[in-house]
Amino acid sequence: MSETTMQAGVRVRMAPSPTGNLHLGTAYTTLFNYLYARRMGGSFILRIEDTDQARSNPEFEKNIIEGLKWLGLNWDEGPFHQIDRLPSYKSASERLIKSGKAYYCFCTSAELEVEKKKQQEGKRPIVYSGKCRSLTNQEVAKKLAENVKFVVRLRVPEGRGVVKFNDLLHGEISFDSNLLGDMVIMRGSGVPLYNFAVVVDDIDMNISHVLRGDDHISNTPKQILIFEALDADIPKFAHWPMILNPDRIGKLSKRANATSIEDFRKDGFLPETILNYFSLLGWTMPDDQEIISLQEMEETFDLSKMRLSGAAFNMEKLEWLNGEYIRKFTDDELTQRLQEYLVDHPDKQAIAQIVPLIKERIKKLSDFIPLTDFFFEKPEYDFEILKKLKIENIRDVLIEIKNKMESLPKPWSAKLFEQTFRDLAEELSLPVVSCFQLIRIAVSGKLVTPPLFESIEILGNIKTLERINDLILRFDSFDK
RNA sequence: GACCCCAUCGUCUAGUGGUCUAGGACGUCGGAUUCUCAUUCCGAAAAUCGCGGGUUCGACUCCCGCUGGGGUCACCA
Repeated sequence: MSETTMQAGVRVRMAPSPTGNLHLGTAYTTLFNYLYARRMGGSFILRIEDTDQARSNPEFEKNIIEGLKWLGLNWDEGPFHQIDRLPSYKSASERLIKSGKAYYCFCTSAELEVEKKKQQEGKRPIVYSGKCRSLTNQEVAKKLAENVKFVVRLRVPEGRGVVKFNDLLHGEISFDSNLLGDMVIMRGSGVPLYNFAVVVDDIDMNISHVLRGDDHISNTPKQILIFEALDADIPKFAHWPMILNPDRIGKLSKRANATSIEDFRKDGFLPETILNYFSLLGWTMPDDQEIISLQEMEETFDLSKMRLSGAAFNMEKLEWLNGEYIRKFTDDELTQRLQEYLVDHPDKQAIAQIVPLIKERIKKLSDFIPLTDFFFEKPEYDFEILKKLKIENIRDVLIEIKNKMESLPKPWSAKLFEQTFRDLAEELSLPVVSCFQLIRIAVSGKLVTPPLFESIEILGNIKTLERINDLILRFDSFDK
């Protein structure tokens, strides 16, 4: 191990476990590892921590990888899989056993349970007693020969005292190694435990900086002890706060909230929004700039400026930000995004001409549907809505409107339309708004739509007249 | 319970000893523009800087204690 030559610059890694879809928190951590690598001209490595065979699932891995790609967080090396690296963990653990830095433990889970309970009742820290520490070689050999179930534990050196490390964000953090206990590093099956696999990987992959959420602060001293046992250089550490639930109670969790990147994608959020929002939670641009592209982040990211207090996830701000991005798009860009997003849309070509009308009216791509469905299907009429108009003789007005429409030169233009019906409203001594709202309802079934006359221009004369007629007919049957 | 981390408007934050009667953003509430809704623009309310002690001529800024919140204590990762 002493041949750990000079490190080839900054090497960081992201190590998700495929036990669930790509989580917001995982993506958050990925962004900052990615940015640090880019900023420092280093490498960003993706490693899949799949040693928990019971919970790992290739579907989740696929989801994680696709999610990261969707966000545009590309890695330089990997994905590596821990399950492919079993021989490395095995040889590392054997080396530790041989040198006495780790030992076989034959305690049963029942025994450990009793031990733990006693400690809890005595209000003492829960630490392994070290019962199997002093087993002689013969005793060990005998038990192994008898096939007694075992695990391998790290021997925390006597008198190791305080484990200190200098966190890049928090400064010095220290833990009493006596409170750590001899942790299990390998199962009898030869599959390593998390802290051990991480350290062996980080050594083999020459990781220079371990950058992660502060839920890992308490893992850090354990990992340092393993680095030390393996005589390896210890990487630098930095821990930032996790994203909190909107009510600030607890780390962001499922239950009430969407937490997977896929949820947000399906809900119509843009990848640039999510990345931008992450950056807002993580650190602040010098001049309070809030709209930040990934490119700009890569140019300005400063790890040392990351914040130490946890921030609550705020959906309203995320939606506002998404709206900002949507409005910044050119019509062509937004059209393309919508066409990609609306996989099953019945008429993707028509989206292009509708886009200018709705760009300022949607916050999420999914908002497109309820705002524009009337272009593609006949509306349902609700007479309660019509009552709100306070027009006495709706049917007569509708017929006037119909006649006017039929007399208009084709193709219809929004401008002419507007003037025509302003005039008609005056003629009938109706408030202009009421007249427009009646047409709006006839055409869409709703009180809220994109600009009316531009919409009608797109809808076309045939469909528009059809709908006016439909509503008149509905009135006839309603009257009876 | 033990250990560790954190603490400025409802939320996200600026603020690194005097420029703070605390600035910005989201949200909220008014107003203007307007065919509805949005957008855009203008304006308002909103933090005695968690509390209590120090240090200092002077503290949101430094130190200590308390309180509160969070995290971790697995043969999960």
